[in-house]
Amino acid sequence: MKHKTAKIQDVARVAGVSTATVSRALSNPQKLSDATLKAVSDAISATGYRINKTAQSLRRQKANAILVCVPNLGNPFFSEILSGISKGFSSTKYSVLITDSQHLDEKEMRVIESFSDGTIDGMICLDGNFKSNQLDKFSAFNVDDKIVFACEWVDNANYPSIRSDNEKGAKLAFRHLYDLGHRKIAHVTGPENNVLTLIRRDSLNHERERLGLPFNPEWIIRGDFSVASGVEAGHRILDMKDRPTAVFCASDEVAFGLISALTSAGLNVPKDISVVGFDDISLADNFVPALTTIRQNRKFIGLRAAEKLSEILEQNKEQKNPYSAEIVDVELIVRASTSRIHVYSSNTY
Amino acid sequence: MKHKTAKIQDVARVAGVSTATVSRALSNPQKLSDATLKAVSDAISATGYRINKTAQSLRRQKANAILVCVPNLGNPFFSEILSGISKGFSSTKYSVLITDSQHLDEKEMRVIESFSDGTIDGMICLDGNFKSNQLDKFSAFNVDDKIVFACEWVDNANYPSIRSDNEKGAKLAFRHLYDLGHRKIAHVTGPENNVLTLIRRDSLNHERERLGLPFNPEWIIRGDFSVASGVEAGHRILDMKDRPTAVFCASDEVAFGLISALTSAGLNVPKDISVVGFDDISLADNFVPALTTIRQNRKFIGLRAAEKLSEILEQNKEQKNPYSAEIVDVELIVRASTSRIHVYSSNTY
DNA sequence: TTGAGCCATGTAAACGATTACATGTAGCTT
DNA sequence: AAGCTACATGTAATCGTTTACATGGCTCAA
Repeated sequence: MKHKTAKIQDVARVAGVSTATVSRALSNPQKLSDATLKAVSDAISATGYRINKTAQSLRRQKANAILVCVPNLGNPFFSEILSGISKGFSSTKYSVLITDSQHLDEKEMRVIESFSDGTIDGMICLDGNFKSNQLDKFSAFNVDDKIVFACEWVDNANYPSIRSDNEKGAKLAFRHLYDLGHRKIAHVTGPENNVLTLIRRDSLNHERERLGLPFNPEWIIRGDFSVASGVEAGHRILDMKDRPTAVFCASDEVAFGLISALTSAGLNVPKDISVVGFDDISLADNFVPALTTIRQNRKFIGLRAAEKLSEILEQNKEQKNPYSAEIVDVELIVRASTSRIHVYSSNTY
Repeated sequence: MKHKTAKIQDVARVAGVSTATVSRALSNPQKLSDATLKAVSDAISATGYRINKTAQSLRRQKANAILVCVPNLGNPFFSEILSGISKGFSSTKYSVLITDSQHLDEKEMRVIESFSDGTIDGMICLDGNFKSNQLDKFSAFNVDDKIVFACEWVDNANYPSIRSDNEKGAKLAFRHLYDLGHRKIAHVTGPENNVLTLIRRDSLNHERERLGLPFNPEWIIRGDFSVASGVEAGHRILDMKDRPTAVFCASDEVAFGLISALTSAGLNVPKDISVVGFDDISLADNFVPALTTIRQNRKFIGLRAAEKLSEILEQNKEQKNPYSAEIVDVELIVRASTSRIHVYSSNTY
């Protein structure tokens, strides 16, 4: 019952043509006569032929595969981006590989390795944490023009990227709290070396200055996007003499942790403290209280990153693709974790 | 500055040996003299040689890649399994491909395609939703012995699988509620055609019968593991004349949705209704109230699935690997969403 | 009628590794 | 010294495609 799988030779023999013709039937059907086309097509059915992509890749010098570099696969934040990427490539001939760049030393060399051993043609990088000497290696090995960043990116490096309008996001969050009467607004940041941390914090600070609000350095709390860091931040806030009346968190998970810590300590969100998140992950809507947050369209970002990389890979190698950052709009989703400041705790300016 | 990348020929020339020797230096160093080994190694450094995996794959007839079939990449439940799988393969020479099997028609043929075009050597399937005629195709194309199921599986099909002790999980959840004095215990299931749904529901029903507790068909509520279905279940429960005092949910997300709906309606969890989840996803610990749940070690399951598949792929093709289901232990994590039944609502038997 | 042009198809050389088999050398036995 | 073994290395076929170039037939214009 088990035959060796048919090769192009077998199809050629059965169809009574040469292997070149079979190959052309598959990739350039318009070059062949209808009769031959039919003969080949019949022979393919008869033999159960499937093309061997490895041989094809070798001959064509193209892997037809791309790599997605995820900082931490275990973090659900990335799964929706991944889903978008996967969808973006589903109608193409590209396979999607994944790698977890967390705790991976010399991750840039791993990536370069994959490029130079012919495993991948391009990469979508969800990890913005690359140093300039690592990026230099990308250029040195000539893979820098086959990389697209998504969500995160690297400052001062000319890579195409698709990302949310983080500046606007932070501003929306801040303005929302301001409009509710809050003046003492804290911020739980992401990890220190992260571009998202920077841009959101800077945007927030800028807005605060513009509106002439009071500033207490204590109110900028270092986090790392995780639930645990939200809990930690909650404890810090509970200990403060000069407590903020609202907190803008760099991620929904941080907000969850924060709310959890505040609630356990007997405070009520939003009555005592308003909380805004960032991301709008699926649970935000059903957390208790439902979380006011900034929605990032992660699936769309993934999809666009896939399309962008496809474009780059299909285009003529000669024409360097210009650096471009595509900014995806964000949206303020008002739910139950924010409310107008209460009179007893208000000290407006 | 840009040289063509060196091939084995170039290394051979520089080292003054044949290509066969270079190849052996890479894969069977013990067969060569120290002097030659050194010469080759120097030549490799000098030329900047990197092996071409595509050529290697073609010649060896082995892709060195595996596919992970995920029912829904957007669902954070899977990201931690994926992380485990990725970790399990990180020290091997296998690449990890992913595909989203949701809304994919003829998914079994897509998979078979990847096997027969030489893209992959094996598959880890997180999707238990395969019909027997689809599995028959796996056998017909001789790929059935290169597939491992993880978390989910297919009943009556002899595939190796790594999965949680779902039976025990359901029993633990039920016994926990029983021990707290609950007698009217509802269950929000997963989707109807799912093995996890079946085994957890059956285990629960079995336990209920064994303890001679009352049964109301209304208390078995169809869900689909999603937050939304939890919300929906919450509304159903609120409408019931004969309300349960505790609910066991088939997933943490369902539990979140359920709690959200109950809380919005003015009920208190656990005071009015106790809720148990399943999975122990990272947020369970910081939900409000913190969720009592059954912990599945998803990362470990992913890791073991990777190891299992590796074993199978390395072993001699002749020795059919025996069907085996590896059951991973689960654990009851008691938190704040369950409590002893209150006297005013108790009607013990 | 001839030759230019075009089209459909065939021939055979790549793509870059691996490996069965051949070869040569050295050491050892008798 | 012949013969045997063992080992290190080279030769060349092979994995399954693609594609530049060659070929042969047909059409059409002059």
